[in-house]
Amino acid sequence: VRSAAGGGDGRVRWLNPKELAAWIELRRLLLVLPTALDAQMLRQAGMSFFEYQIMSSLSEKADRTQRMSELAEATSSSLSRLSHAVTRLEDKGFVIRRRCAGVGRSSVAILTYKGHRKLVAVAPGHVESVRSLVMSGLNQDQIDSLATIARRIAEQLAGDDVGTDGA
Amino acid sequence: VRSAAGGGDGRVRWLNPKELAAWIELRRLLLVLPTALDAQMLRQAGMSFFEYQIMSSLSEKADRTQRMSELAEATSSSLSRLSHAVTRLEDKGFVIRRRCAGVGRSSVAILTYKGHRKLVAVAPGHVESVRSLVMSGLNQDQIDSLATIARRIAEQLAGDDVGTDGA
DNA sequence: GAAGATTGATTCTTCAATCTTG
DNA sequence: CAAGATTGAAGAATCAATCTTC
Repeated sequence: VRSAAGGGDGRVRWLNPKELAAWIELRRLLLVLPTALDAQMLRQAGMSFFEYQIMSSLSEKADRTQRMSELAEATSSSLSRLSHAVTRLEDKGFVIRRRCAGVGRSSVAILTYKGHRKLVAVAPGHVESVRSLVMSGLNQDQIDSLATIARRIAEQLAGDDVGTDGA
Repeated sequence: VRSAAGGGDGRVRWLNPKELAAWIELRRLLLVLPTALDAQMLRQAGMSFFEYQIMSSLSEKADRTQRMSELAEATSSSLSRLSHAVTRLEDKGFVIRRRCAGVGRSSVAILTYKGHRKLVAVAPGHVESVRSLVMSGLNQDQIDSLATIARRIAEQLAGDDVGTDGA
């Protein structure tokens, strides 16, 4: 729907051709890329892309330990989604959970040795996937632009965030 | 994991700093943007972003009718996902389904009047969302770049597609 | 028997409710 | 009672199996 045939309000600012083109391409990317990434990870590693990100984030900490709330932030997920996912990772033996006595009401997730070995085994294939699925079609300038543009949009989102509708 | 501590294979080509930056930002965007888009649509229209796309695609056809397989292509989804979604839209009265007698083994989805009215009512708010969530932080050059880059990646994906692992 | 499509089972996500601790 | 986190139920996506038509 590009023209409001039934409404008659002329106040809508529709997207101009360039914006529309960008939106169409971005929309397709948002549908297709996560699917492809997930499929690759599932085939190569038997885990979801999201689970990989959790383990990857943990592995970058010196003690392979991170608070749940920080981990949620790092993986851009809700605490609830994260908690369910960590439960699954515990079942697989890749992560353990501990209540954090000091601070009181928080928990931490810890990457196990088994989890770390798994990650080390999987990482090279993952990097190859990113390279072939994302980077291989882009030149250096486009890679830089991608970083800038994605960051700008994400910042915008963080700014807008809640209550956009007033409801 | 950036260095293969346990593996010892020096053959992995890790991402260089620019590539890594782009990948980190893109990854975040893939997690956050669909969530935000879905949330907006749910709040403003009581439907998912995916359902909106289905109805939007139908509305662009002269007779508001499209074959299921074409619709799957247009929305970048599997036929299975689409079929489930169309069932939900039928329950809401926004779409009906008919077996396509002529061609034989295909079906079509048709946007109802009710569905069209719904779309007309929702579209302006959706455009505003796209504008505020995506476009508002970008200048004209960046919008053009976004279209190009997203298209390149999507093309790459379509090319790679299956059997990347050989398994 | 192959393409187009649907269905059911399983898995994951989301939402709301709950629990725990300072 | 508020922040951090978990849980269970409901909704949606995926996968494999099935159905239909040529």
